[in-house]
Amino acid sequence: MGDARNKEDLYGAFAEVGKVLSNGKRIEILDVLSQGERSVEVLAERVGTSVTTTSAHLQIMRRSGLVSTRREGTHIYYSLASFDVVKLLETFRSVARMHYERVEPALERYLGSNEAESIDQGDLQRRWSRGHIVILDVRPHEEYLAGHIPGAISIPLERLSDEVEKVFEVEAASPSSLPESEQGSVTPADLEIVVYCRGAYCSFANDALAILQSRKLNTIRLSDGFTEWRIAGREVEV
Amino acid sequence: MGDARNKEDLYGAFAEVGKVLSNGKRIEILDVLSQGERSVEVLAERVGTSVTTTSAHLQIMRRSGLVSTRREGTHIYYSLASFDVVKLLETFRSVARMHYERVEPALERYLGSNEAESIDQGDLQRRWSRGHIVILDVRPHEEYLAGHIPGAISIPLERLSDEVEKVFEVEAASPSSLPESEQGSVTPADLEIVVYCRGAYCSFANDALAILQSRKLNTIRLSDGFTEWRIAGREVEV
DNA sequence: CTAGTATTCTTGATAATTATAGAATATACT
DNA sequence: AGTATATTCTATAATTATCAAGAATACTAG
Repeated sequence: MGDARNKEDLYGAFAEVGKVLSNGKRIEILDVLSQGERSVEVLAERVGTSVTTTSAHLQIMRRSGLVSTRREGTHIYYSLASFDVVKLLETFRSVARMHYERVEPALERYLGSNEAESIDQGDLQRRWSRGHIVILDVRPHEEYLAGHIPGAISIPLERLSDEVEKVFEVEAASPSSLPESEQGSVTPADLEIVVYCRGAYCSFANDALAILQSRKLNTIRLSDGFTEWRIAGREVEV
Repeated sequence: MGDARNKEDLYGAFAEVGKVLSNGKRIEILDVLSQGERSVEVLAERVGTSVTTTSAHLQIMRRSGLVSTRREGTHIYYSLASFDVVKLLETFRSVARMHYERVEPALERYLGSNEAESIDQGDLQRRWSRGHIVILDVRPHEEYLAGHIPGAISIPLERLSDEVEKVFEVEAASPSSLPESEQGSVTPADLEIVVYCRGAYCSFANDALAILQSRKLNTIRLSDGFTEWRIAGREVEV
């Protein structure tokens, strides 16, 4: 009891879990998995490593217990062991962001620095109830289907350029909570589009922002994303 | 914006913070630092690595921003950048413990498995107000001085064998909240001793438990320790 | 300025990690 | 059973981490 060998084992066990967070590709994989289960092949494609390398990373992650697997026929689907892992990742990144000075600049280079043009979750809900906004989910469609912010419509980023007009169709189809007299008079410039993606560290929303603003649309991004929305315990629509 | 190079930088930056948690010795160092600032020499001694190796670990930790330094004359004192790091460590370990099956057995081998003989923070406060217990802090004396659970007395583990009788002196000196009539009649067997140390993963309390129980004293450990006490936001006495 | 002490930097040996290609395995389907 | 497909295992090379001894640096005190 309490001797050096056992101490090493214990701390070694913790370190093995920490190892999951010590490689960028693995953190990227965690990010994708926080949106739902995925196969090795899909993960490899999303993360940009070979299938073998991705598999090796996944073995490390599975051994740590943070990731679990489910076999369905010839496919093996990887998923996060529990929602606690999403929360841990969120805590981890917020601490990293606060303390490691290299994070913020890297984030600005990756997302572009339009911090001014974002609103938080509470603002979004308030504005949504007042009407005249469209909530736009630019994640891949299957992630939208797995759950999204109530009222949001789905236009995946890669289809956004071709399908912008869908935004106005939706506004016409589902009247807001405003009195009748004020409806129907909304011009594209009046309508505010709130864009969101997976989370605060996902570039989809900012890429979408660039596209929409180049078309002179009144667009803003949610300051974080769907992951943080779930962590906050807010309502999710499926 | 949003390209592969920047993405790599961002996730790489996160990974560099994760690296701190990917080595057992570094986690051990974080544990010691969560009790207060320490010099390289002291840390090396506590953790059981050479000063040079310890210094190298500390450089990694400092670069990540989780650990900061303060120079006082010839000494450099290392400390955690903020209390958030303690909370992160706590979250991290609780997730690791839940999901990685190797943690629990390692913990039992290190601490000994007397799970039955522990009480939680709420129980401790309730029993303390009812009297007839002594709260015993077995951490090194300087950690006790930096802050401890209200009412606790300090007997560092390495002095415990020689100074057990101090426990009874204290009970005599500071009468509990019981009515006068019931005081003075406490025998060593009646008196319950609640032991605590740094945290749930610290072996001091269990080592102390073994010593006290071998003397047939009525002893129990706090299920976690001082770190968790602080995280819970409970009152601290200095 | 100099001696003394604490800490970090250099160096080098060893071990671990990352990544990939190609072989092997496991399952589904016909 | 045999083929197709998804995934893991094996082997290999390049990179990076770990650790410790000794040199170099930074600061204090006389």
